[in-house]
Amino acid sequence: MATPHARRGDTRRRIQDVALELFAEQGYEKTSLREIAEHLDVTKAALYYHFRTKEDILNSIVEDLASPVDELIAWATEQPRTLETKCEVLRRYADALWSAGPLFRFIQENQATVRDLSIGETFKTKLLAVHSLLKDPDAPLTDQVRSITAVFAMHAGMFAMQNLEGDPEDKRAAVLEVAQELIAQTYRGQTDTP
Amino acid sequence: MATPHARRGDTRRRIQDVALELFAEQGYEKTSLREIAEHLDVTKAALYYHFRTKEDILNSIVEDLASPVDELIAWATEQPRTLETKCEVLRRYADALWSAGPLFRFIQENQATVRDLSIGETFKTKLLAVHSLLKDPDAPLTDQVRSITAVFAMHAGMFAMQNLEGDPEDKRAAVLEVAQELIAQTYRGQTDTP
Amino acid sequence: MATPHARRGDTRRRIQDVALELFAEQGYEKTSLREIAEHLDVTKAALYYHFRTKEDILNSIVEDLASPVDELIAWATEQPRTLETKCEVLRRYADALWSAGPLFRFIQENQATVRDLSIGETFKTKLLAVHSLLKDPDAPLTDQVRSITAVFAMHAGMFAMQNLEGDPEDKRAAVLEVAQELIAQTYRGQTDTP
Amino acid sequence: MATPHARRGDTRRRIQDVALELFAEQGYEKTSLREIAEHLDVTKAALYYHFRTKEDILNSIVEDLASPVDELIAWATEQPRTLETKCEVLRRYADALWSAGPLFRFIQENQATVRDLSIGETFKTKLLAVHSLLKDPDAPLTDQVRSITAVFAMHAGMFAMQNLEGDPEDKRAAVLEVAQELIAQTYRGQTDTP
DNA sequence: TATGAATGAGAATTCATTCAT
DNA sequence: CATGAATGAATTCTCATTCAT
Repeated sequence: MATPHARRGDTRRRIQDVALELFAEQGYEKTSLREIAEHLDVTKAALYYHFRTKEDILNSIVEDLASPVDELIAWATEQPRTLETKCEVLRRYADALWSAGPLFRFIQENQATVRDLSIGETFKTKLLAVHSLLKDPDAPLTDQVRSITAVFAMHAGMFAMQNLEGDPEDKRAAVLEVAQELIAQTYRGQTDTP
Repeated sequence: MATPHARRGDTRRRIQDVALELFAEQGYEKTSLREIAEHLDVTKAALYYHFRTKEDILNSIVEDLASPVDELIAWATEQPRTLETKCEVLRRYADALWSAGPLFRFIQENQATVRDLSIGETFKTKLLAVHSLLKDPDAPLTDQVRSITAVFAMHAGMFAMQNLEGDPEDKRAAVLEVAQELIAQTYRGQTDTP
Repeated sequence: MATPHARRGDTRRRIQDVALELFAEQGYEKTSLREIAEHLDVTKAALYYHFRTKEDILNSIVEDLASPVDELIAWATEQPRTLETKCEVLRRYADALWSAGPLFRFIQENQATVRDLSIGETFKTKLLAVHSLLKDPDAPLTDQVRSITAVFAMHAGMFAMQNLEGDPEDKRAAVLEVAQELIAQTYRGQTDTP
Repeated sequence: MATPHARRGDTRRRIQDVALELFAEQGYEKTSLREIAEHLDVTKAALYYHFRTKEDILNSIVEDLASPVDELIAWATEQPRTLETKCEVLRRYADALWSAGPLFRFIQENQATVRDLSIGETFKTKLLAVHSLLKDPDAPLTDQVRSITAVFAMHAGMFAMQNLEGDPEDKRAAVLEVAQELIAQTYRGQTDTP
């Protein structure tokens, strides 16, 4: 198992790994297949043995990494739409985001590109789904904004907080706290204004 | 054929306008100089008469449009760092963002690209400056996150809210309100926990 | 149509051959990659499969053709610095020059260009090395000039003599004779003026 | 006369000066009209007011600087073809070469380019003319080579000797001496071997 | 499971040149 | 005596993709 050069059949995964790393680091357009191939010490043609197109590499990465979000959505759909559920949604969303960090960072930083790739639609849908788990369709506009902001706070949290000093785990907790607070705010009004 | 080339002297501006439009719409890399030229019915070489490089076109746009942010920073630096000042900073920042909407949308959606363009550094600096107008250096981590989130809420507000129905002006006001609320939260603790 | 692309593996060499031919005939700058490609009936991109840049094509040619000069230098370094050795150096240098005729003609006629190509430094070094095999560091100025002239006579001999009628082999012999004579002159003074 | 900005009508000459300087320094093709214009702080179009084409600039320089060679040829044609005359031809040729140093250096280093410029023919003709002042049409091949070498020694002397230490005037004298010696050699045989 | 060799389309950029003003 | 604005043709180079082996 721990053979010297265990790369045996794992080439597909290695391509995905290197590709994601480079996509996240340099952007999708600026990462060429030549570059990916060189990092792996194979030829470009080898990439085409495993994937049909450049976009396909990206798609396959998404397929492998984005399932936690789907599971989250599936789970939440069956829960009562309470504040507590929403807080749990955020907690789990944070997990999903952090566990596939590079992928989401990539999407965050390559929106213009992603938009007309097939994953663009995919993600827009998921994002809207997560958002509708948090929002109340006929809540006032300000509350809608609060729930969107809660989601975006978490996305932004992934890269914008890097400039902030402090333990990563603490920062992550803080981001989650602020996001949950925003959702909580949404409920305050309900009791106040009967 | 009406007027052979009656556009006198405004070509430079027209290039900037078209370029920004296309950059915002399709992304920087996917917008070729050929495309820009065709939209203006001039040759690529004409672009090079007015600008030294593709990047230069973008730089010139930033120079022309980003001054409101600089003015805001200059103004705020001379104000007392009170809650009221901060709310006013956010209000003015909203103005700056909205008045150069396409530019900021472009930056938001092309982060990976912008990062290694000369405007990358420019903007990172400005963003940090705005942030430090809002934050208290030795505030608890959660408050730091709140102030960052306030800024990002406004950025996100520019494009993410498009999916939300409602009058644009109302949405803008709502975004500002939520952002200011986040900053206000920052002050609540201070009086509560002496 | 006879053989679709029966040329197997020799494309690299064919590129070098055609390139050198055209470089020598028209100059480096005036020879475009399009032209080289067309002569070979391949696309420009094919050239880039085999070489990284235009300059690289030239470099590779030099690497393949200039070794005789290196060998000459290596050999001469281990010989006693006598008149006879020097005459042999010239003889061998003539061989090297003639065997890679087009390359040296190219360098001779494109000095301004070659100067800021990577081969510029390479050749300057080799030329100085050959020269220092012939000269005596503390010989009088006139002798230094004689030895330089001997070298240049041979270079010039390659293209300037084309206007002269006569059998090429005879001309070559004559050039070598004159060059050796110049070196011999260098020794005459030594015995005369003690 | 010594007015602050005496450039009044001397623009033409200034263009020639700058152009020659850049041509000699960087080569003809690598020197663009933009560059020349920038060095003079005028627009490219201004160059076209004074000259019809890029090549024309070069032609005009040659016309202005090459006359000494013509005079030399005219003078020599009327002298007896003796050794002394030939030595004097070389002396005067040295003068001509040195007085228009940059031009000849340019030609020397841009032969491939010059060849298909109109000055190519011009110079080839002049060079052959000078050569035929020195050679005896039915001299043995070796003597023909000697006389060509004498001429080339002087050309080479202009740039190749720069690596040699020593006073420029001394070097020039040495080059001339070697060249004259080569011509003298031509005569030795005649008297020696009757 | 790969590679070697190639392609076609397109990118950014540079250049000499033109011409109305 | 010169400029501002533009053009057309070319150049080097890069990329995703293909396919026989």
